[in-house]
Amino acid sequence: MNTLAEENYLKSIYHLSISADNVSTNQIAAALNTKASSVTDMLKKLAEKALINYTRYQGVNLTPSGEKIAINIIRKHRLWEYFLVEKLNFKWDQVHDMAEEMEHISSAELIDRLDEFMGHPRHDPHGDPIPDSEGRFKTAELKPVSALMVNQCGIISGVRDHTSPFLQYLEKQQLTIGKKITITDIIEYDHSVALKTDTEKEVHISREVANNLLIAL
Amino acid sequence: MNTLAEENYLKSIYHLSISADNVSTNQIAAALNTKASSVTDMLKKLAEKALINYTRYQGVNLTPSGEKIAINIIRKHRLWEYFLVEKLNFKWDQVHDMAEEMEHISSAELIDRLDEFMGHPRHDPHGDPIPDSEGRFKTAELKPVSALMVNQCGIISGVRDHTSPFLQYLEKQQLTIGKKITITDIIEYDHSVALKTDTEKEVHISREVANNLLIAL
DNA sequence: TGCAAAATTTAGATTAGTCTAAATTTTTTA
DNA sequence: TAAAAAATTTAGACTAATCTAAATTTTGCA
Ligand SMILES: [Mn+2]
Ligand SMILES: [Mn+2]
Ligand SMILES: [Mn+2]
Ligand SMILES: [Mn+2]
Repeated sequence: MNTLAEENYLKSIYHLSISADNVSTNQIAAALNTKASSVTDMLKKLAEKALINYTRYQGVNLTPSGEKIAINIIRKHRLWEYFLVEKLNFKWDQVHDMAEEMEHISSAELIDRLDEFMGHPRHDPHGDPIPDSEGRFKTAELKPVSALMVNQCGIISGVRDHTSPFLQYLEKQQLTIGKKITITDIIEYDHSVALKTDTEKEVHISREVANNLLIAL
Repeated sequence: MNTLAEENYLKSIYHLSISADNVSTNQIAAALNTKASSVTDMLKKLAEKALINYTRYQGVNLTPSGEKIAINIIRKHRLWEYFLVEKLNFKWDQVHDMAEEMEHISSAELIDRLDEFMGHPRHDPHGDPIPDSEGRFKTAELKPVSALMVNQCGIISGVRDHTSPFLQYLEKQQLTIGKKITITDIIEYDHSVALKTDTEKEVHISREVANNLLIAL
């Protein structure tokens, strides 16, 4: 099949493709913590295998078969994250690196049985959708808290920043996936936001946090 | 830490050390399906890292730190096999290759929680002991069925051959781990063995099968 | 629109792991 | 106990994935 490195590149290209239809060499290098020259080498290899469309100096995008592989890796990543949190009681900020390794376990049968064992979860611990075995999934329309008005409410359904410090901060504030919140105030001066959870807890978050916390209305 | 290849070599050396205290280059090559020259290269590398004792032309054995790593890989392998059979309902003949990949997942915390999740199983689906997180385990004294006399009985507790065809055959004959059997006859001519299970089922097995099926008395 | 800066690719190395073929050492055996 | 055979190591190559430094192409802005 594909090597671990190839799989990581395809996944990165997939994620970067969300916000632009052509992905640049430097973007990939930054995402994977490698050098642009290494990326160029790999792009040639992936293009050779018809997993990406690549024109020198013009960036890349995934072919249908490349996208299929990428989505499968993401499915495995998110199912393992769910397993680690729901079955092994890890916190949502602890599971990313482990899933980064586990997503490369190759057996399709294994992942389908894992999916079934857990009752076909629809979302991973960070609120991201888990593709089904055919690669199908739908992305909910989420807005950052910073886009809400005073008195609007919604359900915390995702995060834009997946780093540990951010996730730990949210957990401490009890701002976790599934919680209902209502905006109580927006401070003009620094765009910080005051809100309350359904347990009437009052929380005040910075503009940056509000930008990275996603809501379904 | 160690690369996947290094881990596989250490594990192989460990297994081969059971029946001889020095393991030869060719034995390792056969076990890992590589060439002797590749093995020599790796032995130099492992000796350099002080994981094995290696003298040119004289074979190798594990140092204490090499053994510790090997046992940890085996612990992970067997725990994942147990998981696959007990939680994901795989058959005992289907899990080896998957565990071969999963044993390289690095997190110690993960494997300890997996162990706990499953209730600290003592044996894998093939009857092999699962080392605890300190690497401790005890090997039961097992005998092949071929070493029993007529009318002796015992509990099926392990297999010497881990290949699918053998495991499938045993399963079909209902000769699985935990079953109690009694020898009813031993045929002089071909050393085949007749036995009955606790459900009174009569089974006749060849000398070869009797040699590879292990019993605790 | 034309140059400087930024982005990207190429050239040339390096490391890990593997291989084949040849050389060397050990073991067997006549 | 000296060949012959078997086992092992060395020599030299190859692939995958990286890197640094230099060359090339694109882009942006004066
Ligand atoms: Mn990964
Ligand atoms: Mn996630
Ligand atoms: Mn393995
Ligand atoms: Mn086993």
